[in-house]
Amino acid sequence: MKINVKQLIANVLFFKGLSEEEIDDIHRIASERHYQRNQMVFSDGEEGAGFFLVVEGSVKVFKMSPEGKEQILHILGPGEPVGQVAVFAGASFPANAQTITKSRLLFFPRRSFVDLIQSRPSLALNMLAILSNRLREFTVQIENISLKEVPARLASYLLYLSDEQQGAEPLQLTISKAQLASIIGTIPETLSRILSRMSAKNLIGVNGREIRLLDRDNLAALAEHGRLGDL
Amino acid sequence: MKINVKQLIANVLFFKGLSEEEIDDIHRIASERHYQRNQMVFSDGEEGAGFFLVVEGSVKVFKMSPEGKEQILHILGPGEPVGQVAVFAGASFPANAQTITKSRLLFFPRRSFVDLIQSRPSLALNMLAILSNRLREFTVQIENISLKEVPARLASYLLYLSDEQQGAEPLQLTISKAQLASIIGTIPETLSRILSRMSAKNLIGVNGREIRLLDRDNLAALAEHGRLGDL
DNA sequence: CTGTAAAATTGACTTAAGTCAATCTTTCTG
DNA sequence: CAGAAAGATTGACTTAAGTCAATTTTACAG
Repeated sequence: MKINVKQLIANVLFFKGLSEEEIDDIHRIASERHYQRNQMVFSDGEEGAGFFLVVEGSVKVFKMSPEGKEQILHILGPGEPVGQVAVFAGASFPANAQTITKSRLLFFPRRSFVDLIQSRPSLALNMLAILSNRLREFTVQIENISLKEVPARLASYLLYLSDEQQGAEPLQLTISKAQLASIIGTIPETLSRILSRMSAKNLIGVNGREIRLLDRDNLAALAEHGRLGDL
Repeated sequence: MKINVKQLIANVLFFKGLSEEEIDDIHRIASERHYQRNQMVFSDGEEGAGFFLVVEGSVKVFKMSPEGKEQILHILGPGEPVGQVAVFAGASFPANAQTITKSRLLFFPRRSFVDLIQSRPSLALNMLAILSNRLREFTVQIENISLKEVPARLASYLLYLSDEQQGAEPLQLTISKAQLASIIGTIPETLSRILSRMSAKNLIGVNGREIRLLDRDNLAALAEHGRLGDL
């Protein structure tokens, strides 16, 4: 169990290239926390005393409208940090975080973590790279939500998922369709309709949480320019 | 002129708290570049050999759809860095950058800047704070675009602008309405109509680029929950 | 100034996607 | 394995906001 955690730390891109001893240091300042499925990790605006690293399970980070509609910003799995923004700026969490499955997280207190970073420039650069990547992702997400319609966003996300699963066929959804809808910035009804339309045009084949990408070329075209009606 | 630049460097939050000598080091690795109005600074996907700091003028960072609609991600003024993401991750710029006015920028080459950061942990923490703030801003932007309608986004942005101008009355738009539309994720026609409706309800008074916020309470309510029709 | 281009506004129309409600299906729990 | 709850789908309808096109207004170069 403990060894498990240390192994994970060693393999996380964020801590990449550290010595055994340094990993021990890091392990020492962290504490482990266990969460049930659908449990809040933190809330938008709450003061953050530190940040989290996912060890096991997955966590969704999301914003919520007063009417209750949610927009998922990202879903994080093992090895990925959550809530760092509050450590480096502003102190409050910029969004909500909730587990999707039973999860184990490591908690790093702000103060000791900042000390650690100051003593190791490579850690700082790693963290800069992680934050930069997140910025890049947000950039794409804003582009998608604001400049593309739902079918294009869906096509784009399906191709992304397929990529992530090394093009495995069929593609396995690891999240519910309601959550998929929230990620691409729509609602389950609309997602459902568009999945049907894409099936009707033989772009994809849907069977529960299994999706086969039957026509990647046209999916890619749709993701970039197109409207579903044009195909 | 040169002195001007050094003064600016010294005052930028990013370099805050450095010695005279360190400022000289920084100044040494940077080169000054001059841009006309509406000139591209860099393009989405282009390889980035370094990043920029705005000295004078202003620069918009934006994404563009194949159909030509643009979504402004942010507008940067004196003292703010542009294009750092490409330095710390991925090497390519995640969006387009173009001057809005005649501008002077400082260019920092990637390599020497990374060296600098590694030798000064406080610089790294400053940069982490800046990136974290940008992430926070994007978080809000995604929330606005995805979870709120145009009137709410506009109200929210007007209040933000007013804040930025210390509540000066009337509020001065420093950008065209077409650009304002792009910032809040809509088109000029829609913006125009909504400005009219907000005037009709005495929430604001519009006169060219001057806008008076006549009813901040209801504007704030609109920005949070509401629909314009409900008022 | 004045005339031309850019910016902003207005109207008529279309449409993507949201709401509400009913039903069907899958997935657990007891 | 039954039955309830959660998840997903489908239909009818509404609506916010986009498109296209025509003016009007503003800004500025000659």
